[in-house]
Amino acid sequence: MASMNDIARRAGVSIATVSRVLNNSGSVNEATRARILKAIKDLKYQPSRVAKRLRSKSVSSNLLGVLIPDIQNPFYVDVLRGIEDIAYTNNYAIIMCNYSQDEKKEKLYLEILQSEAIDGLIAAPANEQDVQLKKMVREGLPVVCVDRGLQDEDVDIVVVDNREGAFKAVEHLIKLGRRRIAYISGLQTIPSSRYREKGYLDALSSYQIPVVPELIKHGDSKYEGGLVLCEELLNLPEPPDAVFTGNNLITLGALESIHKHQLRIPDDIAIVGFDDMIWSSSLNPSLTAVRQPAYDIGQRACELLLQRISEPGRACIKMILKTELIVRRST
Amino acid sequence: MASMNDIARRAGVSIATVSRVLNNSGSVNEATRARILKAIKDLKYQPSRVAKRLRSKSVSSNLLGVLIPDIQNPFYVDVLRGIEDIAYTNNYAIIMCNYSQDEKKEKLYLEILQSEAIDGLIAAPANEQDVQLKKMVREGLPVVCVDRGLQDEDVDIVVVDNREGAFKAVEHLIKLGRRRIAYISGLQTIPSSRYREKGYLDALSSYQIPVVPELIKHGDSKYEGGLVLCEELLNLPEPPDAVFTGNNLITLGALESIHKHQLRIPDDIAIVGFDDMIWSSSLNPSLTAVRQPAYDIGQRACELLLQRISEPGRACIKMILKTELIVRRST
DNA sequence: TTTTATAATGAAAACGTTATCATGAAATCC
DNA sequence: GGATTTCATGATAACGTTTTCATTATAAAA
Repeated sequence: MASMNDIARRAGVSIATVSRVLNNSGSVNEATRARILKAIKDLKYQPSRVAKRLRSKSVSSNLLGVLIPDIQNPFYVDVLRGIEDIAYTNNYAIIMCNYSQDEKKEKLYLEILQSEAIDGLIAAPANEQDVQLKKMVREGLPVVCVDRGLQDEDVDIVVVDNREGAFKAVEHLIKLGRRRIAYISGLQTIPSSRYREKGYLDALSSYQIPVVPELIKHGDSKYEGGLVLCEELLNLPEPPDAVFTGNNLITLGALESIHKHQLRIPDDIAIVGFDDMIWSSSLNPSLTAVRQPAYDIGQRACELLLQRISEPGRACIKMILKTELIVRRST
Repeated sequence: MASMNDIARRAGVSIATVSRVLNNSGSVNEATRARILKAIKDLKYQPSRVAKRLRSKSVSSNLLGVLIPDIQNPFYVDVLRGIEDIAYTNNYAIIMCNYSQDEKKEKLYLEILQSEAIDGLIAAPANEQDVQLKKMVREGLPVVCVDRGLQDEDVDIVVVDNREGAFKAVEHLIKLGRRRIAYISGLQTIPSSRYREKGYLDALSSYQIPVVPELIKHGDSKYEGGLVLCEELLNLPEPPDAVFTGNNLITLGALESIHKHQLRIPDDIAIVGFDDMIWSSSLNPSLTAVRQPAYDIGQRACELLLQRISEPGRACIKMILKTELIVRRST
């Protein structure tokens, strides 16, 4: 690969001048510029992003980091797509790290991202008091949190109103006459899981429905978790007549379990899930779900990040997007 | 962030010695080593991957590129997970580029990857004669292709037997008595689409079933494509009694369309899709599908890549994995 | 004409590594 | 006891950029 040096030599100038035309900074004679431009074309010169990155923190190397908990979850895929679309149109590349809900892996990836000298980071940390991430924020790395925040740390954040979304879902079930409503939660370390639980509890109490502890299950935010926890619920002496699931993978696991038990949805048991998916209407039966604007979350987050990169001093923004209850045949 | 220089200063040695203990190369006095190690710990030193990368192509900078056509497709997500797991255990980070089936975007990403000085690349190129990718291969970048190859270029490749997979799917439909079997294809520029079509045609001819051109639809490998093309099929004066869909997004689109028409599956129309998904059994009805070992594909590909990086000269390997027909209720 | 801007360019430092060479001291060999 | 090897270390070039400073030549101002 041709370097600036090659260009300089071929055009008979110094690399300084080449740099000047490359970044059109400073003034350079038209003839020289033309000569350099030609050399660049001839040698198919491509600047080394690595060298750029090394050279100066000040100049943007156009690389963003994205740290997500679970690439298998379509929600994060959509967030990622949103991020990526904005990044792409602004000429940023992204280095994507999926820590699979493994905090050790998360730590390693944060180290790597730091050592790759990224310009900024969009992260959904494993938990709210992630010391390493906090440190990076404090050291001045532009960071935007998505889906979950960072306790006691002033940082841009894009989330949805999880409590309200859950409330609407459960309220919907109640209004349909359901009384034994179960909740299958994701990881309790994740704030959104707790907010969703809060929404669930608030809805029950709003309608004076007693909370039955054995109807609340805490799992791991994954398909298998949804499967086994729903299994437990269905094996209860007095099984629930409705279940509210904490995220889309849990929902799919729960569906699997209900089908295994040959129960009719919604006759025997109703189900409403957090997170809508493109194929939710093709599920058996089509799924009532709380839709998060995942793609938007990604876009907003990336916009905020680019803003912060160009204006590091600006005040932090906490963006709370709305959820939407989409009623289909499962309730 | 502390640099080697800071360490050297604090330990009262030169950076050369620091480098030596860091890479334990050369010999260094035990006492000095201890002093340096302490300094490293004290200053929380982290090597700059960027500087490493810049310094020498020879030493591995532990960064891989992954170029995929469509992150929305769960198949590629699984491939990605396979890649990532192997990369992670071998201490590689990955820079993930999703070109969304947009060749312009693909080109840009290839440039970026090159200029990021990655150690190797796993790619599913938009088409088999991708000149840019070919050039990169020829220039010595270790590359492994997944899901699709590169024409006239000797390169490692991991694919499944698409023709056979499609054949089995269609044969299954035929054996169930279906005769008007439609095929909704993905992008024809993608080899796998063509191989799947070949399998479809081979199966028909094996059982002396005439090919009906209007039952073969070519689309864009996306959800919307599946939706509108299936729509067209169902609006035919003589609609099909079965449909074989070319990938998972197409399948979901087709399902949506069939449901819209209020047709019963499989009574009115049977459907079998290429690509199984974790929630395929939760679809309405549970879906008969050709399963690709996506996660394995990713793992194998990454293993091949790491091999090639450490041994650039070794002969190219073409790995063809088996598909599996999973029969459920949609047929 | 002398001074002063301005335009056009180059030299060189810096970023954080790795790797080569050089140097001195201690240890081993014959 | 001189020659040679081994150990321990440092200086420095190189990777490919950006940026600061210096230098010349020319144009404008006095």
